[in-house]
Amino acid sequence: MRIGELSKRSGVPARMLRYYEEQGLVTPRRLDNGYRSYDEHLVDRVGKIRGLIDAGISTRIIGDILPCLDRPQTIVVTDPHPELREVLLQERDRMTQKIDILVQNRDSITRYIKAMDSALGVVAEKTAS
Amino acid sequence: MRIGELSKRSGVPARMLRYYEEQGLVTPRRLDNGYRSYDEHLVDRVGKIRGLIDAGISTRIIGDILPCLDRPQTIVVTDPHPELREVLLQERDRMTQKIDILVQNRDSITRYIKAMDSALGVVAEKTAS
DNA sequence: CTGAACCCTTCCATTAGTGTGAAGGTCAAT
DNA sequence: ATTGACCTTCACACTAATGGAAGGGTTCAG
Repeated sequence: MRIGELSKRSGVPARMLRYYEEQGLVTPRRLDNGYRSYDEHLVDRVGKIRGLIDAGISTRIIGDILPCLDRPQTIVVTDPHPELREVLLQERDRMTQKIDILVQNRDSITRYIKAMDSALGVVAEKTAS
Repeated sequence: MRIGELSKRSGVPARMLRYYEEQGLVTPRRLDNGYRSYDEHLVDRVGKIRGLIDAGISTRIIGDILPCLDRPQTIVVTDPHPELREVLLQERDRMTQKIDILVQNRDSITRYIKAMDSALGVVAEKTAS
């Protein structure tokens, strides 16, 4: 498919798709006229990229971990240099840390909302009486 | 305490502490000489801010949710306008979404690492034989 | 008193991720 | 053959987060 369709289907502006290409995250083939041609599985890929960027992962990091994200992963394991493993462990830990912080703060927000609600509940009871 | 000590204790550059102030996330008192004076509980606060920024939450959003994050929250609930509740719900959902994406991708990384390890394990067995 | 180590404010620079627009090529349909 | 929708590259600009320097006070220790 061409860039417009991918843009529509993934919800990502064409501008950004070109940017991701520039950053080495997607490398579409080119048609004879120079148009980019994406194949099907890149829809998912782009979705993943967007999610990760929204979650505060930089394109550089995403580039590092992308090989792990394409199913099935069992094919790509033929890379026995130990650098990669370290990078992945480190990035996994960073993600875990972000997750913990987000969970913790989200729960604080949830508690706060509940507190608001019960406070308003009291008010409602009083005004109803 | 003054900015240098807070910087050391929180691990956040003084430059950034001034920036957070500019964004309305912390408002230290001022000494007679104009120096910023932070009190104890801001150490935690700054830590939280850093965590959230690292997790991809913008200072604008952080400003919105900060009131929920200071323990104990029960004091601050005296704000019965319904706008805030919507904002909080929305932000909580965004955080949940980020969490889901991070968890999912972290698990992919973990699986990939395991696959690498078992592949290398096979190699090790072969070379050992 | 002087120097070191703080602190202040005010700029300017950089990077990443975006938005937007110009100037032009391709292509299908009228 | 022209129109309109799509594509190309290039470029300029914006925001958020951050780094850093310049120029100038304050405090304290020697």
